[in-house]
Amino acid sequence: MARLKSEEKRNAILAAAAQAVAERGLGAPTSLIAKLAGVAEGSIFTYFADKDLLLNEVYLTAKSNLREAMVDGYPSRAPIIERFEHVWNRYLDWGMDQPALRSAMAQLMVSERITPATRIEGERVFGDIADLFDVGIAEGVLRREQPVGFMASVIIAVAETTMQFMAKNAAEAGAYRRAGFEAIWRAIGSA
Amino acid sequence: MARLKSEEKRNAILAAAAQAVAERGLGAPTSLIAKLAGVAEGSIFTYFADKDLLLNEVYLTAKSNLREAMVDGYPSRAPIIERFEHVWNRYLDWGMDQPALRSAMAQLMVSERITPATRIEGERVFGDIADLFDVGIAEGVLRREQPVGFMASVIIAVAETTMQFMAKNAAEAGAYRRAGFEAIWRAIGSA
Amino acid sequence: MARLKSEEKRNAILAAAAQAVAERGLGAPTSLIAKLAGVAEGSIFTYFADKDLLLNEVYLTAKSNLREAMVDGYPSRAPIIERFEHVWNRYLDWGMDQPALRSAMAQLMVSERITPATRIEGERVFGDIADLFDVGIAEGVLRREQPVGFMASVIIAVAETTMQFMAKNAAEAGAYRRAGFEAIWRAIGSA
Amino acid sequence: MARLKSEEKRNAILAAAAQAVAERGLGAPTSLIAKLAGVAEGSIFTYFADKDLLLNEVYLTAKSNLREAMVDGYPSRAPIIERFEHVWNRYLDWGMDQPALRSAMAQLMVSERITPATRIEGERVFGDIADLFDVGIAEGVLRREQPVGFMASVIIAVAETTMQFMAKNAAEAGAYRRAGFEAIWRAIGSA
DNA sequence: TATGAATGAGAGTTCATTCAT
DNA sequence: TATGAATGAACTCTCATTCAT
Repeated sequence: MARLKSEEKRNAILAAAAQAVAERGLGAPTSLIAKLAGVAEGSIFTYFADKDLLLNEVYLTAKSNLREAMVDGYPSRAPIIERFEHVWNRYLDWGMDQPALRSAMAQLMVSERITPATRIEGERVFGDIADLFDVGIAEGVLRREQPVGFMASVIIAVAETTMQFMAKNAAEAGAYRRAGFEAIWRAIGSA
Repeated sequence: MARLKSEEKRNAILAAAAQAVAERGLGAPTSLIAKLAGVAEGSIFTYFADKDLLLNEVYLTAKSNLREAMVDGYPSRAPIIERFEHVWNRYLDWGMDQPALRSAMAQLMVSERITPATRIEGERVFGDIADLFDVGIAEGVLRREQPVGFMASVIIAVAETTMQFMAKNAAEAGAYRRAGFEAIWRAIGSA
Repeated sequence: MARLKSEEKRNAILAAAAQAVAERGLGAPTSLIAKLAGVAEGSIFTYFADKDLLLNEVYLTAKSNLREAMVDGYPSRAPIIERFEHVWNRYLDWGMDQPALRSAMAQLMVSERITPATRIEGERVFGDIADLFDVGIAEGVLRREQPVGFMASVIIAVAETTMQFMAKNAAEAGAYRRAGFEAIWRAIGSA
Repeated sequence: MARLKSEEKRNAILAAAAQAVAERGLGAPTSLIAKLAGVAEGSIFTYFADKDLLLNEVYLTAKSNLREAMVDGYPSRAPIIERFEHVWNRYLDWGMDQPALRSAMAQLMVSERITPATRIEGERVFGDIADLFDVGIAEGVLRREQPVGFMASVIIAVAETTMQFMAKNAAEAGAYRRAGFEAIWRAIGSA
C-alpha cells in the first residue's frame, strides 16, 4: 500500500492557511500556505480541491476548535451566569492563544468566499452552546425580547472587540475582559 | 486649485472601489473599479498612487461619510439618551442606504491593508462623536468604568451586527434596530 | 489616446500559434507562442480571451488563408478540369509553402478543441469553392452519385496525403502531385 | 515468461489510454487512463516507461488490431477486387466498432509524439496487406504508375473520411461505404 | 491629463513521474 | 509488484502598474 493521506498533514495545511490568512489576508498565496505547512505546493490540492474549499474548511475548523475550547470544563451545574462567564472566558482565552485562527475567522466571516452552506454548518456547531440561551430565558435570567440568534451574534461581536483591545493592550487585558463581560451581561441579562 | 472635473473623477473612483470591494472582496481588480467609475484603467493611478492607497482612502471616506450622516440633524440640546439614539439611528440608516460602503468598510477594517496611520486617522474623524461619551459620563448617564474607546468600539460592533440582521430580514428591521439600541444602552448606560 | 490593438500583432500571435502547434502539438505552451510572436505572455490574452479561442482562430485563419491561395488566379473560363487542377495545385503549393499552417490545421481538425460553430464557419469559407462541384455535376464532368460534401472531404484527405509524400520526398514532389491529381480526378470524374 | 495477470493489465492500460485520448485528446492525464484501466496511477509506469511510450504503443496496438480485423476471413482466392472490398469493409467495420481506437489513432497519426521508429514499425505491420498491391499490379488490375506506399496512404485517408461521414450520418452509412469504395477503386484500379 | 494596450510577476491549479509503504 | 500520496515544474490566466500615444 502507498502512503495514506495523513490527518496530520491535513491539519498542518489547515493551520498554515489560518496563519497565512492572518498575516497576508485572504489573498495569501497557496505557495505560502504550502511553505508554512512544510509540504509541496501541489500537496495542498491533494487535501483540498481548491483554495476556496480550503478556506471554508479553515473557517469550520476554527469554529469547531473554538467550540471545544468553550465546552472544556463547562460547569453544567453552576448558576447560569457562571456558565456564561465560563464560555466568555474560554472564548477570550482561545482568541488570545490562537491569534491566527481568530484573525482568519474574522476575515473569513465577512468575506464572500464562505459559502452559505458553510455558514449554516458553522452555526450548527454552536448549536448546544446556543441552547444556553434557551435555558437562560426559561430560568428568567436572560431577557426574552431578543431573538436568540441576534443575542449570540451580539456576544460574538463584543467578544471580538474585547479581544482586539486585549491584544493591543496586554497590561489591561484583564480589565477589558471584565468590562466586556459586564457590558454583555447587562445587555442580555434580565436584571 | 481644485479642478472640479478631477474631484468628481476622484470621487467616482472611490465610490466604484467601494462597490467593487463589496461585490468581489479586497481582491477586486482595479480594472473593475475603473469600469464602474467610467474611467480608464490607467486613470486610477493618476488619482491614487497604488491600490493600497486607494483602499485606505476608501476606508477614510466611508468613515467620514458615516460621520456626516451621524452629525446631520444632531439634537445638541436633547437629553443625552436621545442624542445617542440619534447617532444610533443615523448609523443604521447609513448602513442600510449604503450597503456597498458598509460592506467595504467592514472588510477593510479586518484587513491588513489598512495602515496603522489610516486607522488612527479614521478614529480621529469620530473624535467629536466620541466626546459624547465624555459628556455622558460627566452627566452620570454613562458608566464610568469603561474606557471610552472601548465603549465606542463595542457600539460599532453591535451596530454592525444589528445591520446584518436588518439586511437579512427586512420585515423585522425595526425590531432589530430597537433591540440593538436597548442592548447597547443597557451595556453602556449607568441606569 | 493609448496604443490601439494592432492587427499586425494579432496576426503575429496567430502565426506564432500555428508554428508552435506545428512544432509541439496542441499542448504547446502559450509562453512559447508569446515568445515566437515577440510579445509578452500576457499580451496573448488581450488579443484572445483564452487559448481555445486562439486555437479556433488559428483554424479559421488557416482555412481563409488557404481559400485565398486557391482563388488567386482562378481560371474561371477554362474547362472545368483545368479549374480543378488549378485548385489542386494551389492547395499543394500552399501546403508546401506554409508547413506550419498546414500541420496546425491538420491537428486542429481532428481535435476536440475546435468548436462545432468554428467547424461550420470553416466550411462556409469554402462555400464558393464547393460550388465548383455543382457546376461540374451540371456539366456532366463529375459523377453525380456522391454527395458533394463527401467528395470535398475526400479531396482534402487525398491532398493531405499527397502533401505528406511531397514533403517527405522533395525530389519526387512533382510525381506525387500528378499522381494525387490523377487519382482524385478518376475518383470524382465521370469519364 | 509472460505473467498472464500482467498482460491483462497491460492491455487494460492500452485500451484505457485509447479511450482517454479519444475523449480528451493527447493531453488526457495519465491519472484518467489509470482510472479507466482500473489500475493505480503509478502502475502505468511499471508497464510503460513514460506517457510518450504508452502513446506509441497505443498507436502500434491500434494498427495491429486493425490489421487483424482486415485479415480475418480474408478470401485469398477470390478475384482481387473482392479481396480489396473485403479489406475495405473490414476497415470500416473496425472503425465503426472501435471508435475510441480509431479516434486515438487519427490523433496520434498527425502528432509529434509518434516517433519515426514507431511510424516505420506501424507501416511494417501492414506489410502483407500492402503486398496485395503488388499482386494487383502484377495481375494488371491496379494502375502501375503510382508508388505502392502512396496508394496505401490514399486508401487510408479516404477510409478515414468515409468513416467520419458514416459516423455522422448512420442512416446513410451504407451509401458512404459504397461511395468510398467506388471512389477508391476508380482511383487505383486500371479499368 | 486621459487612454487602454503592454507588460511580466505571480496566482491557482494540473499532471507526469517518483517513491515510501 | 501494486498503490496512491507526494512532488514541483510547468501550465493557463490575472492583474497592478507602466507608458506610448
